[in-house]
Amino acid sequence: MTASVPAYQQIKDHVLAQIHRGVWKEGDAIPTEEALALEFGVSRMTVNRAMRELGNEQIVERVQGSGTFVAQQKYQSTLVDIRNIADEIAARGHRHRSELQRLERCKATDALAGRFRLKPGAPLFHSVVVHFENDAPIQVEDRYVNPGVAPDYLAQDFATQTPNAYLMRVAPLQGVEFAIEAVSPPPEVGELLQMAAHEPCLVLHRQTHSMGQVASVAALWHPASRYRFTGQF
Amino acid sequence: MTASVPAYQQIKDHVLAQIHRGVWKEGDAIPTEEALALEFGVSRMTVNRAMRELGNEQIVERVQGSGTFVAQQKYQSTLVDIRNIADEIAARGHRHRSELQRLERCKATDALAGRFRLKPGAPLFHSVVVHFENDAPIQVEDRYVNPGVAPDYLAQDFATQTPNAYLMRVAPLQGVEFAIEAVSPPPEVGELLQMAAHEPCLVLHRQTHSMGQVASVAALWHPASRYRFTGQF
DNA sequence: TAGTGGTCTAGACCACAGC
DNA sequence: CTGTGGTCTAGACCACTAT
Repeated sequence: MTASVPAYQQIKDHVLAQIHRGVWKEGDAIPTEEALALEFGVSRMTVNRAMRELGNEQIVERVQGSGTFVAQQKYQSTLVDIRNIADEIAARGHRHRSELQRLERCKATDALAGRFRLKPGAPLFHSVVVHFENDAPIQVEDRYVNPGVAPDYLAQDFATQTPNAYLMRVAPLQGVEFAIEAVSPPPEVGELLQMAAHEPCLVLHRQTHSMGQVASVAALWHPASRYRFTGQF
Repeated sequence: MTASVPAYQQIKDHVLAQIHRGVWKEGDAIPTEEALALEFGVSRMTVNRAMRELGNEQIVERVQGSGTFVAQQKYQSTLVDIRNIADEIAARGHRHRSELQRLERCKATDALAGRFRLKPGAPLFHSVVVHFENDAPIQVEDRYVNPGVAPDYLAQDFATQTPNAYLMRVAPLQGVEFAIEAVSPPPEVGELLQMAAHEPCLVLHRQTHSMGQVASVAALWHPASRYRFTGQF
């Protein structure tokens, strides 16, 4: 008895594992429903449910009369829930790594003070982290944090935990405002993202509120050729 | 013609129609699988698939041992607000005007057929509208519509009503999927938007669902220098 | 205990792809 | 033509809820 995990879920897990492990690659044909039914000792209907759900989840592509194939992996993100980019990359079965570029104390410029509703010159924390997906830079996270909301921000180890994950943990999220635009990156961002000349960035500006204050103001820079935002309602 | 529409889909449509019509309201119990199987003259497994999918789509909530209930309606006042550009421009105190570039019947390409879950070559409606904010072009709306959902689409006057406003009126919205990316526009789009050479476009791809079908597939092109998406939660 | 959904079977027929 | 997925049946047993 494999206990309490439905057979169709075990089959889904098995297929996902094979894909993530690289045994089955994009475009590869997956064993037929008949074959999987034999292998797992279940009926074809059970395999059908597993594969149909994987098809709906865009993990595989099914073609009647032909077969089932591993779908194209997409670079995409969700705006709806403020997902951690590490989780997002992990969900695609890829490897996430981040590099801390800067972590420092600074003083609010006039523009930043306005965003945080603090006085110009008020102390802020500032971090710059580059996130990699399979060793390709996919996001530059330029973030300012309100010390009143996260006083221990500078003491965190952002190699093992993303700034976002830390903030979500210590500051209950009450509201988010965002703006998305396409612009040319400043030279230093273009370098960090290893972008071609003239390639635009897809930028998400995000401001989070917690405990009645502005908790953080972030700019998330992505190379337009390798990233897009997605979501659903 | 009941042929060619799967039984489970007919059952989903029936349930969606009852909810949209207000016969079954939020929190109401829906007939049991057994009852629906009898009513539609199908096996319980077929009803089970229909209701399970509606559960996954958050249309209904299923409780083992208890029953199936109409789910709470979702708040969707976020990125869906991007939907009506006329309202958006009016809210900024500016003047909105639109020009109809194309309005025609066409056949689904393989790619479009996949998005609509129709067969290649199936008839579709196609419209291209340019939206102006104070006489500056701000959006090219390239839209394909499922004739099964909006059969009178070609007869509308899109000078007085945006395609989106019409669709929201005739087809109850059940779901939206979107993706935002930054790309170079095709030459004809760049011209319509009077864009400078090499300027990227901010593109919103949006797919709306209604009555269990894909109602429309749209690409909304905006000049990156004059547009951005904003929202809040 | 009776009723509900959750899962599963061992067949079946069909539509479609590719040879 | 064969092999594939798409759908469907008429049962079955189980887990859970409500009474």
